Amino acid sequence: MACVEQDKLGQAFEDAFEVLRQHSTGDLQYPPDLLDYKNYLAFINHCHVRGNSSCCAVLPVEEPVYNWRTVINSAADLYFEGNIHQSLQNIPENQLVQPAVLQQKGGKGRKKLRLFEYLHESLCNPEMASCIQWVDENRGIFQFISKNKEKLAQLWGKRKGNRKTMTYQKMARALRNYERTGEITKIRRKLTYQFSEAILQRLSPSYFLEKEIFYSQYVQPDQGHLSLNNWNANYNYTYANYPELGHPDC
DNA sequence: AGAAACGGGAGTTTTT
DNA sequence: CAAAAACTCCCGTTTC
Repeated sequence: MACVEQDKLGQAFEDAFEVLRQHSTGDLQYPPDLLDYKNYLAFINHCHVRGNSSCCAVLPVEEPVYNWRTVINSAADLYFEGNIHQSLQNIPENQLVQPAVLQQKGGKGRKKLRLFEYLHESLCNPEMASCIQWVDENRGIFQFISKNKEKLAQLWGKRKGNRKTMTYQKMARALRNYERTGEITKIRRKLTYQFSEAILQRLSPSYFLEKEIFYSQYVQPDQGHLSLNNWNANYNYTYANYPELGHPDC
């Protein structure tokens, strides 16, 4: 079992690294900055265990957009989604809520980043405060900063790997399309929009914990895929593969 | 006047 | 492989 868990996390990490490598402009060495990795893993662990919904405020050191925090985050996503998938196989069809993120065909990589996900990520990144800020975080209301909205748009376009430069105009067009689905709505105020309740919930840091509680009632006790022990397993896996981190057991 | 907002519509890429 | 989804790009028009 432990090997399977390790394989999955390892695969998730590989996939996340690939994404980073594709978008990184500078030299990217593998393995990553181990200190960063260690810090962030501890952070995720902390967040997960506590269900801390204000983790945006306690992010560690600030870094560029394409960094190891992103990789670890993605890896954690992939790993967790994989587990949920597996667990769901034993659940009757009609009791399922389709997971928001699914494996791609071939089982590699993840579903492409959506605009609202990117926006939310930026809102959680203190470095982006010059481009986008919360107006009312609890209600999911945010606004772009006029002076730097183009910069945010450019970063979005880059992240997506678009050929031409993304502009606020074009990004706002996509935002207006969200009106139809209700994922994001426009607020009267200048450059101000609001995430829907559903999206907000889906993007919250405690989402995975909530999902775990929700799904764990369907999981047999001896399966334990979603138990908090997995996060300890993650942690152990890290040290097993990066012994230089100095895990006490290695 | 100028910035921001709007929405039609064709084109592209990714997912189903 | 076809269809749908989720943008992307362009543009004329309207509102603030």
